[in-house]
Amino acid sequence: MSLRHAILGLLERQPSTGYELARRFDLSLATAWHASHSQIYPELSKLEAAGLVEVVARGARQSKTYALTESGRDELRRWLVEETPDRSQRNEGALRLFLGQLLDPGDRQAVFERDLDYIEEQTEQLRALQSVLEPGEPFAAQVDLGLRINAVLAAWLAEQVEQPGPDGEHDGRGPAR
Amino acid sequence: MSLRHAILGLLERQPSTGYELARRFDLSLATAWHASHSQIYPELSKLEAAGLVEVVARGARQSKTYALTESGRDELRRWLVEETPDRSQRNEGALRLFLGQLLDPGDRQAVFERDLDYIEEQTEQLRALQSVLEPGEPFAAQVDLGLRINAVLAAWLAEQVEQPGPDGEHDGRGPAR
DNA sequence: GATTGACATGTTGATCTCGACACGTCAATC
DNA sequence: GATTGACGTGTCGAGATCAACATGTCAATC
Repeated sequence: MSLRHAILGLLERQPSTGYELARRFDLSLATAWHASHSQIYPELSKLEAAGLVEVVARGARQSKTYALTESGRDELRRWLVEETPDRSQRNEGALRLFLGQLLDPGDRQAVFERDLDYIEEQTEQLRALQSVLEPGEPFAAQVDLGLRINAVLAAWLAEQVEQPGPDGEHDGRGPAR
Repeated sequence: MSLRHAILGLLERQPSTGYELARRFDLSLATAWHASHSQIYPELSKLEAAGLVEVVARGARQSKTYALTESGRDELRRWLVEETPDRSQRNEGALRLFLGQLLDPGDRQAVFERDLDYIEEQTEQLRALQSVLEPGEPFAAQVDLGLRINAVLAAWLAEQVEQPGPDGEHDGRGPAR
């Protein structure tokens, strides 16, 4: 149940409303986890019932700002340190990088160029983020990691586009058009 | 619905039984997608009903070997080339790399060392796989990409372990023990 | 001849996740 | 004064996913 701990992690950095959490999932945490508000609000209720978070402020528009309780901080640390990570993955982008090799060179080139555009866009956003972070800032290292991985991906994709490589296992029966 | 296309992609490379698909998900496709047999069997039935796969052989123990139909190949290509990729992520490992920064230096070091061990293990498996693949083989490039990303991760983790860095936003209230 | 372990297929109930529906507020612009 | 758009919270139904349950086969070893 990583959603729970993703929320705890976001609240540990900064108390927030459910609405703000939904935005933060797609900003700072976009490359690690995603959740929509229809999942966030019920989970906040459960977390409050479990005593891991509490409402620390009520603002305009019935807004409730949540923050971690002591026991929420304990649980977050326990999960990070003691629980064995679930390494199983479900990543559509990675799946497409794998299966792209099944396409004929023309299709593959088009698909990988689209991916390359996406990576370059992401890289610019990360660079913009990096420029407003001080080097010592808590999450500067994570931004740096994102940039390094994007650089590897961009280089690999560029190679794939330039050297179309083998035609896979085709012999004319494959998904080649 | 990526599970469907992951199965189509695996079958495009090699006709298989449901049981074999379950193993292949955790071998060649482990870093991209995971599915257990309780999800694979019903999906194969749906794919057969939709005419995207067909039973091409029946063996011992009621085994059924599935292969792509012409329309299955069309669908796989259509998905790869025409459908907009879903870039949203849910990756517990990445989440932990982010949230690790909230821990105190001692905990963080322990957690990142555990991750480093895991990456090194994965790297060895990839290297073993690489050594049995010919350079021109269809998926040699993907193995190479995996190795490059692992190298970046390993370097980053080693830096984090050596230079504990900032203590996050702690001031003694965080999940630090 | 019995046991063990890999092979093989299926179902069921619980939980996770998403898109769509639904309601309401506040500030700024027209 | 009306409209618009961001803010804000919630529910519901459908589909995705997993762990557990359930059943049976075949080959090799003891």
